Amino acid sequence: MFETIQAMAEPTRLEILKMVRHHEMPAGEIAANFKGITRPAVSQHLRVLKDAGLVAERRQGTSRLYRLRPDGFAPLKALLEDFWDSKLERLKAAAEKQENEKKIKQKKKRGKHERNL
Amino acid sequence: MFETIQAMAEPTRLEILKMVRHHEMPAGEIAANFKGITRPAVSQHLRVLKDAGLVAERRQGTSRLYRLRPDGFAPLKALLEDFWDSKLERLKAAAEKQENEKKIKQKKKRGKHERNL
DNA sequence: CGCTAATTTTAGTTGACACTTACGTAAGAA
DNA sequence: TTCTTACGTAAGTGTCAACTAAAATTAGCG
Repeated sequence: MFETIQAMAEPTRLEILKMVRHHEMPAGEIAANFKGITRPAVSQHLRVLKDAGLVAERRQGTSRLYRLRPDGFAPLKALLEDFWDSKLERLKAAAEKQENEKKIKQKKKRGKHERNL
Repeated sequence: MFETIQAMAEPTRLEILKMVRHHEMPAGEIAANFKGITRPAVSQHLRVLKDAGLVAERRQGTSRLYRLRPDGFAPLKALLEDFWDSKLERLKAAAEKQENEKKIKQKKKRGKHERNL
């Protein structure tokens, strides 16, 4: 899964991923969309993405078509959702804590007004 | 959002994120969990994570406590879900294509002339 | 105040990786 | 077959970021 993050952690490669998100594209056309970067460089990036399982390659004549492979993102997606859950955990814990404090306050000062922040 | 991916794209930093997922931890304790890596190195990693908005820092006496900041992952989470959607898109497109081919076959059997695309 | 503990910051070194140029390969047209 | 198109691969280079050691910061204690 580290390979996934590593592969995404490069501007050019992330751009490539966005390019092939909807339709498959020949390597040459992908490279043509970058200015100030050569075709071999793009080819090397494509290799990294392919090795990481984030894109699939299909040959057609002399050209190679690349497309996104969404399944490759599943492990990272799972990790992120795991991190995200800790937000809910904390919210829940905070709510319970407040609930307890409320009860304590009620016991301490019965009959008085109270407000929460 | 690059900053997010960049920050995660390092083994030590990802470990730190997992460590502070549930409870906040002082920098020293975090560093102690790594062997073969010095305290300053961990401190620098913490800075990267903090700058990326992935952890929060709280001072208590001479020590600093770090905790996960789940909100920092939201943009990356959104991007991944966007990529993930293209899987469903393709499944849907494939299903519709198959549906069309079915109909074409039926029409061919009955009459003739049919146009595609 | 000076002393200690916890941690960051600075300075400088080194290894990884993104890049380019040049070459190699595979498929189709002439 | 040779030529051309569309690529990938090899080798060499420069930059950047992760690391260590040493100095600076910040808070608490006597």
